[in-house]
Amino acid sequence: MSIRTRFAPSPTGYLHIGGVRTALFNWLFAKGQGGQFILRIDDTDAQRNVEEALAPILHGLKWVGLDWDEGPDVGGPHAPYYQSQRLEKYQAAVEQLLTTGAAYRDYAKPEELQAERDAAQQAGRPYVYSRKWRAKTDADAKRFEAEGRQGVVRLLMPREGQFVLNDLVRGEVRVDWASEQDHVIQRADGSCLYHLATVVDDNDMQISHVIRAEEHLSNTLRQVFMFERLGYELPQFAHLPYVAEPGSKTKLSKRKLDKYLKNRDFAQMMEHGQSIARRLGLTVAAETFNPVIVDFYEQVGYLPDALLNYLLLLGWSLDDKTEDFSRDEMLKHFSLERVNKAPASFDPEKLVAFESRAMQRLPIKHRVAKVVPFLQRAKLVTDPPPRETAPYVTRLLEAAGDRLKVVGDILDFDDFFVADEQLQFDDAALDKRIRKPAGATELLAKYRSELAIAEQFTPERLEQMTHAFVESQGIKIGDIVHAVRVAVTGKPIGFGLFDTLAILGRERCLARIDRALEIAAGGRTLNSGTI
RNA sequence: GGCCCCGUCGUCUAGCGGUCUAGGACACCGGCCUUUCACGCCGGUAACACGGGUUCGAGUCCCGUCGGGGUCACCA
Repeated sequence: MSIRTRFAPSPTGYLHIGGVRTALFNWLFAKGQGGQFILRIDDTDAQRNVEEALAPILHGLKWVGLDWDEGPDVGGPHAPYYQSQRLEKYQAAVEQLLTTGAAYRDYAKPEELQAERDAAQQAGRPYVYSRKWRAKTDADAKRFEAEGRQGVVRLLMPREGQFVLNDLVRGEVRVDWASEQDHVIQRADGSCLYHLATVVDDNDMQISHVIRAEEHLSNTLRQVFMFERLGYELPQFAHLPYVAEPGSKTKLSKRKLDKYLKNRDFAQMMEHGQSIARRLGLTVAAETFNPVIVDFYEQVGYLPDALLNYLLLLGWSLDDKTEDFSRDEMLKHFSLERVNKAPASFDPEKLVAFESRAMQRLPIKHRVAKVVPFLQRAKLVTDPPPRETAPYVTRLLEAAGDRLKVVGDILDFDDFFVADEQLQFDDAALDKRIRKPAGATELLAKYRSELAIAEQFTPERLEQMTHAFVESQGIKIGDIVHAVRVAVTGKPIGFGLFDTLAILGRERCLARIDRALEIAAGGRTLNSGTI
């Protein structure tokens, strides 16, 4: 029998980072064994704008590269893959359950049910439905209907004995059947509920392994009941632990952003992302721009492979040392046996570490290809880019080295793209390195004239030239280097100065030094930021 | 609260009775390197929740306690 897994999101409008991990584990398990990965849309609760709410989910899965063999867009032998379009199948199952006595029509009113629940709670005993409004015969049903009652269909759950589940990650789990209520599977208006639909579809689509989050563990009971009473073959189950909040074991939730922002690392990640997003002209509303949602990582320029690599290790490990996995390696090594049982909390710092390593491994050509669109969106480069952009960016990235952790970090080097007269100077740096130190402006001016006549504008020659200059002036290298950096980039930090000068080229360096000197002499200006 | 699940450094984890005075990674703290920042290199702090068993021997098995989480819908 072939391995078939599925990821079955409901159209909520966003793809949760924990959902990505669930999808990843399903994908890995199936594809690693030559099986199929199916995407099914669990939209039984049919809101009107399914397409709109689904788009970000499909987009997110595509972005991380978790492709599905069957599902929306690609179709497949078990189409349709939307539960909202499979209603007849559910109806047939409901009827079967009804005729075999595994389910019954129930005419209780919500308030009557609530009263039973309250009474049970008052008495301090577990709530068990009295089945008082259960229609055992058609005559019962007629009578209830005559009273103006609405009938739903409930499962007639066993009330004795034990259910034993052999979960692929949790092992043996035992629960009393009696602990499960007679769950509603069809509403009075004929619409069907999730659990029924899931069972019917998992069977229909021949899902061999149901791999999902732990929150579904307790649901398994009623689902297995339906599998059995419908005469379906039971799939294997594997319940994954949660992706938890940073520094806690609670399930990560999109809605608790404010709380997470109190975590230093999380706040840092958010701030970093926002600063990139703003420069790209993106809106940063919590509803859409949120590290719990996968879109965040795409927008900020994280590498999908590194994200997946990080997520893979959140609850799974191969051994005591291997951390970096390519797609092929993941597929080769992944197994459910090595999935952990305890929830794993999301650690932004560690994610960034994976990103950083992955970025360094990425061939320079690919890095350039990823960076250029960001520059275009930030309006630092035209679209299409001029021919010199690629080689220019290549030199820049080589010089920047591992300072580029995510693609969006390229915007920290905006000074390499703005026109000389637009360059913004960090006022504090200008003060510290040029305006205040005695003789600094004179030194800078002298250095400028050396640059003007430098024979070759390469990093090596510039370095030689600078050392000679330092010697002839009787100064230390720090006395000139910082001033020059501030003058040509506007910033107090950056990568190697000689690379910086060479990349910028002589003309721009001279123009920028002139301008810095002018501004330093003329006091603070509008361009210099703080006034 | 009932039921279920879980419990090794701050975090992710290795560990499937002796090789564990508990290993790796990220973070953190020192030092080196250095034109800033980052990297790199060297070193360091830091964990078996607790209590009982079982055993010659327990992080590893059993029980209990405590702690954390999940779930108890005509949501998915």
